[in-house]
Amino acid sequence: MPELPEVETTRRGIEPWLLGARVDAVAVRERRLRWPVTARLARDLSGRSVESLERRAKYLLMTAGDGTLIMHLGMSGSLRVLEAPRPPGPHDHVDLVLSNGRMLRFNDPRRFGAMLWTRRDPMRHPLLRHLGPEPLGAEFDGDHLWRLSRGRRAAVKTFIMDGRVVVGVGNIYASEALFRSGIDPRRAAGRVSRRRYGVLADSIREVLAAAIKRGGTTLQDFTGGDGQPGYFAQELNVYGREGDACRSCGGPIRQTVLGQRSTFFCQRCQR
DNA sequence: CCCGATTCCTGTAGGC
DNA sequence: TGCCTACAGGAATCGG
Repeated sequence: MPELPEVETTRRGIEPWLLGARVDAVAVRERRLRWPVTARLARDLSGRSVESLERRAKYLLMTAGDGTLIMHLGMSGSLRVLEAPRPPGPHDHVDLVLSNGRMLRFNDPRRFGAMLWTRRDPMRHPLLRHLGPEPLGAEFDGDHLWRLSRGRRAAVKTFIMDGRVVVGVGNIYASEALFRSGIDPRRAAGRVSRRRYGVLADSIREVLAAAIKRGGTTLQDFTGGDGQPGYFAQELNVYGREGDACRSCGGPIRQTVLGQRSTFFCQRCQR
């Protein structure tokens, strides 16, 4: 599924084909995404040229003319640039026909994704305005986590997955970062020390940066082949490894549920 | 404000 | 082998 690294990989992969291109036509075959695709989307976009493609959290922001298309891949969405128009397959919900002969195609089997047009400053959009800092940006560090967590009784894993705290930490990377930093995911966020939040912030950055490198693999078959295989599975230390031996101490990896999400950890290495 | 539960959806893993 | 159910997950939103 698209985590922050894959969204960033998508952005880098499609940006060169979009910048400067004019949107000549829009085909919407399925409007029922996370929020309905408006009937006016084609009119809003057509005739406008793409000026930028940026990422904020897991949102992609395509600015064209007087507005911005806010896109989210949800859990199963993908964006591809096709070299030439091709008949749509299952779950190919939206196409943007570009003036350079290419086509941007949005595919999303589970339809948790989104495509919203806004003429306002996208950063002020209700979906974006309360988002926390980018984990790879300068404002994110251990002190930020520590300050926000004082008095909070929710589990530290739930806390770092809250987009108002820090964006882009999905279920997989939350478990992985907590393992790397030796923190029990069930521990109350307010009971993690300032020092340990420093380690955790570093771990979050490291695990996401490593995953962006792996995203480069996906980049290669971007315009051509199929989607993302499980190429990061082999680097995972705890996620999906319940009952397997901890790579550090040999003890069993345990699974529990926090915030309705499966959570993996090593009882011996994480306190 | 804070926090846990619910909701959207469909491909697929697992059980029988 | 095949069917059926449970589960997976991002994140908004609801309810307490």
